[in-house]
Amino acid sequence: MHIDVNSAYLSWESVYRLQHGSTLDLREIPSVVGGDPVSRHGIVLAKSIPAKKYKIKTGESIFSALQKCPSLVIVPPRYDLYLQCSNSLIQLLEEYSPAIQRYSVDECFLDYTNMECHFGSPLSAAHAIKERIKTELGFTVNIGISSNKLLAKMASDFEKPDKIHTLYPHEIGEKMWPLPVEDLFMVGRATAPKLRRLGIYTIGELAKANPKFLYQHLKSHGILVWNFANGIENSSVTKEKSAPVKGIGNSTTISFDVTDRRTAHLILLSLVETVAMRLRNEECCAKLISIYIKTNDFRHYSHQRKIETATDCTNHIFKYACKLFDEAWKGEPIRHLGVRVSELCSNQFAQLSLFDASDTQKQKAVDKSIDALRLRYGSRVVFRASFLHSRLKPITGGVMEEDYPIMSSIL
DNA sequence: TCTGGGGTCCTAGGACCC
DNA sequence: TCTGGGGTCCTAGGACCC
Repeated sequence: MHIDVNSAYLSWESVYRLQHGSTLDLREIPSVVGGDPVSRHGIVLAKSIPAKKYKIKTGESIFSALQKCPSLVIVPPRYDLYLQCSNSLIQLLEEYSPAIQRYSVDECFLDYTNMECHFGSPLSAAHAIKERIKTELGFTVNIGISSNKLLAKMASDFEKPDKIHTLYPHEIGEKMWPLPVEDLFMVGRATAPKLRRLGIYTIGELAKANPKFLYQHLKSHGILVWNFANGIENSSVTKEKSAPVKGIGNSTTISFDVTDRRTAHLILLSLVETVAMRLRNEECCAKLISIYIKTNDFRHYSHQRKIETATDCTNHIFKYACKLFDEAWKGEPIRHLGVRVSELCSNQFAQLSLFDASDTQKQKAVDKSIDALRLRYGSRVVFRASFLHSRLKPITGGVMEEDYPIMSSIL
């Protein structure tokens, strides 16, 4: 089964408001969850079904959404709330199977294999699950049922909201093949036009195409989407622990254009604070550091380097990030900056360098103390003096629990 | 006051090795 | 008298997902 929360961010915000005395259900009016255009975060993250009727699309600017519907209600995102709602959902689903895979904050897979003896047929179990989520948690989901994850996911994307669909292999021809090719998982805005240029408009036409022909034009991705169009996919429902994290990144659009190195470095520091904290929380060190620059005309480039000794120290990662930035930046006004670490390894053992007059032990001790303080008293309890009077946030990213009251009762 | 942020995977091309 | 072929590793960039 693939379980997909309908308009997740918007539903969750709406449920929260109803539980806290609001009489207005955001799901019943044209509304969106969106960022603040003043700080240049103005895009639609989720929309209500009435908003969808105005042809408002996820990812479009708030500016253009307001042109389509001037009375649109816009609410800010609250990621800590979404995480709590997501956790409540997982907790409920775990009553029905030990094998749950969280695909994202609002989607997961549930392996129902060998569970019929406990909860009946997949269809009746799905109905029970869907109704319990609605009555106990207050939001609706779509559930897709099939014999593999790809087909279950395709099925949950059929008619919404609050619906259950099956897409077993014998139903592919009837339910999936008539759909436009861009509805297929992994056919995005670059692949769809390529396929159409090849005369392939529906998933069925893709399924019947010659895979060698697809390989010639789309390389391995052509084979992947041909398999998907034929319902061929055999990955297992894996618990989160068996899928270790490959990299950790943090990036931000700055509310003004950055034109000087010093400010850019400060923003990199505020990003690295979060990246390094999360890296240590995963008990990992990183061997590859990269930075990403988006200029005010929306062009972007990146620069990365593999480092000699894997590290998890805030100051070390910051130092590399600044060096990479200085090497890469061509001087254009900067809209957005990002830092990412990857090629992770365990932090339990470290290769020491003969030549590095290393302060690593001291850095680790400082990081450990600061992490403990922030965990206990909140992330803004200690911050760098270089941010004083800078009007920049000393820490960027992460879910700041203390900004919001803990969600009550039902969830 | 137009256009976010978190990921994973793949490919091309160059450096370098034998 | 003229430049092969096999491999690995690294970096940049782009595709896809939510």
